[in-house]
Amino acid sequence: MSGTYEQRYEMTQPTVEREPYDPHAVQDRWLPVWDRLDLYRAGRHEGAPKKYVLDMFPYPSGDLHMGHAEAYGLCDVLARYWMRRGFDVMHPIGWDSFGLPAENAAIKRNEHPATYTYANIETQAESFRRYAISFDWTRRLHTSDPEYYRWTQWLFLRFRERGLAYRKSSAVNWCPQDQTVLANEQVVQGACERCGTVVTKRDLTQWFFKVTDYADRLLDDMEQLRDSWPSRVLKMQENWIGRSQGAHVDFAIGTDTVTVFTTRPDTLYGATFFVVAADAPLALQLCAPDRREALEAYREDVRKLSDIDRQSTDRPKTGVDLGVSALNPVTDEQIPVYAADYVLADYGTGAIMAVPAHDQRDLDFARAFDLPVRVVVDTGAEDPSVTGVATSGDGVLVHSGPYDGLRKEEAIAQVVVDLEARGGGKGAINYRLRDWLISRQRFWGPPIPIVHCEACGEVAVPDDQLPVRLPDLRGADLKPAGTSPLGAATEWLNVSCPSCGGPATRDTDTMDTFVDSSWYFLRFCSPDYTDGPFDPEAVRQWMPVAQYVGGVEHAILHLLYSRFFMKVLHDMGMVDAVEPFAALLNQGQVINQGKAMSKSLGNGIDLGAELSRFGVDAVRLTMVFAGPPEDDIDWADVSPAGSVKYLARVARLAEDVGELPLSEVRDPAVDRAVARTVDEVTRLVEGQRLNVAVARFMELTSTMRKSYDAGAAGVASLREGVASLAVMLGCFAPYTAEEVWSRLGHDVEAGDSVHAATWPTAEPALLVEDTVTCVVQVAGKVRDRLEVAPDVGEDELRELALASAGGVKALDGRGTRTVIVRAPKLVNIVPA
RNA sequence: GCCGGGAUGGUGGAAUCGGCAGACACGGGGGCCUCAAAAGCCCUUGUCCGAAAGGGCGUGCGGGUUCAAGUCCCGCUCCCGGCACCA
Repeated sequence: MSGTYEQRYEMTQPTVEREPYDPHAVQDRWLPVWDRLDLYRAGRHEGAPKKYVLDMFPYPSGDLHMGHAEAYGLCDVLARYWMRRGFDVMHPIGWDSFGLPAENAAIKRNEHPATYTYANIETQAESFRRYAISFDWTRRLHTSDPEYYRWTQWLFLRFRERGLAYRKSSAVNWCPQDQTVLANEQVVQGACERCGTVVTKRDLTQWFFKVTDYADRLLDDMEQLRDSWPSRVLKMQENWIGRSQGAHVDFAIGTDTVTVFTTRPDTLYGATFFVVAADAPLALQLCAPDRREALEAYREDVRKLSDIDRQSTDRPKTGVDLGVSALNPVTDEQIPVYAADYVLADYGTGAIMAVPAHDQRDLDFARAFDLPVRVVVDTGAEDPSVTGVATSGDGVLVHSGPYDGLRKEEAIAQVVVDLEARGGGKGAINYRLRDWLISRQRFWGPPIPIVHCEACGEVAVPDDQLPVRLPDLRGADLKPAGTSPLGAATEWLNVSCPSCGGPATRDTDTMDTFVDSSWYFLRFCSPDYTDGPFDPEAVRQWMPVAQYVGGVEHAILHLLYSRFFMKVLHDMGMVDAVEPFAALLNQGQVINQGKAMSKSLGNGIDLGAELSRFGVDAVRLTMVFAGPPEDDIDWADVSPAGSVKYLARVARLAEDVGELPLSEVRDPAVDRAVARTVDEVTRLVEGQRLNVAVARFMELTSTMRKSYDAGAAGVASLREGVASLAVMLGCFAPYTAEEVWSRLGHDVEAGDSVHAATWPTAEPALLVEDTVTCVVQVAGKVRDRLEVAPDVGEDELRELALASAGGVKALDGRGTRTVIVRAPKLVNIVPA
């Protein structure tokens, strides 16, 4: 540090009593001014390139919490950054206001879901405003508004016309707590995603969206997202869709032909028995009359098992011999047929050929039922019938007739060719993905716009009668009862058939919340459009979303469904893009003391309380500074008080610098520090390495403070430097930055806000250093440092290093074997 | 079981091109200011040896490649996440 002690002492003695930094006063000062200035409306910058920045919209359950503060704070930095860079940014907000969580919470409080939901929305909206998120409030939407769900229903009808929405009877997931069916994606480890209750199966007629038609495209289009989505999410979707390549093989059982799916057609010679899913109708159909009783009893046992028990892999294999045999189309061998619960009714064809030598589950069953084990692929491993371990690796075919001697992959290809030539099977692809079950037996969702007529069957509600509004049902019992509460609204329920005019009833189910959220990002482009769900021209301008931010919990729910919707809309000619979200950021969670916050643990942190203690900016800065955006933040490990301290330092510096008499004098050291920070922070924000960007702000602040304390020689440099800092910091800590901006003399009230300023640029000349520190290593250890010109020559640098005091000392008279020179940063001398 | 991701000081993290390990903070220690405290400011803080100068060691563990490895390769251990009888 320069400057004598006396000088510094003079400078740091306040001559007048100074107001300490009060974050709340700063908030109160600027919030109303910003409201008036209307700073964040999309479309403000005629002709500027557009960028659509979006957070996953919130559920209106209670007020905002720490998780919201993290996610929206992060996304706000990015949105504000792009605004400062001159983009026309759309950063809208709305509410995912239909759905089970809000409905359950409302019922618990004995309130109507609408009352509860809209009250929460107002609370959250006000909290967002105070939290200073740069939303364009003019585009606000709620999925529970009739103006919105009219188009959700309209889309349902278009999907149905294309055969993508259909009704079928099947065994579906049922949550006994919420008294409704659930989609496959909403069952997490056998339990309801919402309430954690163990899910059971029910045979019901339900509405589905045909996602499986899009399985291939959902997989293949991921290539476009490879570099801009977290690889973890892509992997999860890939596994969820679960494409497997194999073959369908037809086995004759009596007069029936039963097809199986297998990924290992090469092992057909090793199939020693056949298994059908015990709970599939097929089992009953195939069963010999004298085995019927045994099968019925077994099916009863299976039904009693919960999904969780059934899924445990180490459970002993059970099953029933059906007393019939199946004909292997390749070997013409008759093999016994069993029904067992380890074969799933709803995967593949619900039946398998069992190859115990090469499939562990089949081997376990064979050993339990004393069935033959025949090795047909020699992998070099020991006999599975001896070891109890099935072999699935590569090898050479044996005991396989004409296929003997082929390698596994060759055999798979050859068997498929032969099956197709001879009949009896064909190459096939199978998916783990099931169709999306969208109907719910609950009140708080968009009614399914279908009328059931005795004469005409299912009839679509005509477009001009949309929306099918929810009946009010105020005062009625909305408690989950297993069938939709809508069935009790007699006046609403009974209608005349749109087709024949005869007596008919409305469909009483409502749609899953995830249907609402599968297209809201499109509605934001033209929220008031009345001729369709969205204005295709507006969508063309804004979509796809340039940056999407949200939690990883939606990896295979919302994110998969939205991708599906986008592709369907593309096929309908309504949108150009096929992917809705060009880039995705999964922010981490805010936890406390190593654990997720929960009521039962009593470790919850109240956002409102933190904001009252530390202020908005300090909480926002703490979240961002804590670590990489995608990492969890343990609130016990971070220091909002430290953030307050930093912000106060910035505010004090601004006040000091703002009071300096105007001057043109510059301080090259400050100029270079500012330029370096601007340059680096720009790249850091682009790379979403926001925590490091904050560290650079802190360094720059210290540099400028020291320059000021040392006599504030370069007033112009300091004023400009603090201004540049304010613009950049404004993306992170909007209130403090505005305060700083104003202390520098900007008339914010007149529209000269830091949030309307342009991102600073770094003069390239200032980024070139006069000298560079060159490290001199001897045998890889640092022994000296040299200040050299950035363009120093290799030979010159080698000589300098060899002559350096540290180098000579460490070399200790030894000769050199080689000298590696990486000008201008490093020389490594290797002793002989 | 399968598929991802990770392990760096007392703590959160930085070092994203194979080139100074520990930026920036939090916490700790010491000091200045004060009647005192708070606030603020300054110094210090990986570890071991040493009074110091200086030196040794150090990025989960074991090997390897390289003049040079937190970073690349091989083999482990542990932690976190996802899927899970998916044929």
